[in-house]
Amino acid sequence: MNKKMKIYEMRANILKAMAHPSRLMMIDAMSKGGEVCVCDLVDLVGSDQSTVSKHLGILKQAGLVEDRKEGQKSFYRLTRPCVMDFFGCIERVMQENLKEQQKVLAER
Amino acid sequence: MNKKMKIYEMRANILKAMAHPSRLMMIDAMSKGGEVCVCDLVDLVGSDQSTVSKHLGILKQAGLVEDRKEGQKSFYRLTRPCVMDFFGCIERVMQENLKEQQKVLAER
DNA sequence: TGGTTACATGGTCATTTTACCATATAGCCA
DNA sequence: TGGCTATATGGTAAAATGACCATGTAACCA
Repeated sequence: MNKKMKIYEMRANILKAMAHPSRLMMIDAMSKGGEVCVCDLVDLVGSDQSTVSKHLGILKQAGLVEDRKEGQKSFYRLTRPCVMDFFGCIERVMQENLKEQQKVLAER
Repeated sequence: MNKKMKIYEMRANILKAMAHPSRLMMIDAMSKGGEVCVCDLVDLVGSDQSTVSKHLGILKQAGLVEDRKEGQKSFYRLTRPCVMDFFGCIERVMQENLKEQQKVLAER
């Protein structure tokens, strides 16, 4: 495929890595806590420990997070906190969606 | 689930809608052309017309695009051009990823 | 009216994603 | 050393995604 397509694939990979509720929750936690251990993320999202670990692997593979081991624990943090900036825009899309649904309900 | 989880699910839906190379290509085209007809998008991405139409349905369902019919054509446009702002950050993640790979290659 | 163009939708199959269980690995401590 | 804690990884089954073909629908035109 052409050069452009490669870029879109790379972008898609990163977006796909973010596009899961549990992973977004973890990203949010990291953006607030700076650095979070796996154990705390397991408590936070409430899934199996292996599931959380795999989610983190996906985020790491995409380059969205880095990890650091200390004793028996692993700590994860965002590599680019700017990813959080996007959610302002996303929230506006969500608002607009709700407004649309309201309109549909109203015009019956 | 709790209230927070709902928000993450909504965010994930929007991100998932964006997380596909063809859809990112179409979003890019709309951000530049303002309004694009399905026929042009079919030429652009090179997939089957039905495939492109379904991709557009996904974007619309997420609230990322709106459509307008004129004659036999449908024109799509971004509802929130701010979605483009994210790619600066994404590109920085991509740059960082490449740098990492370089390092891995170099340190052999 | 009949044919053509533009788009949407239903169906199907292959691929990917996700979750959990079981298990491996590695540090810590008694 | 043996057992416990924290994390990662392999396996598997269910669900979601994506691509194409076939077909439906609506506008336009000869």
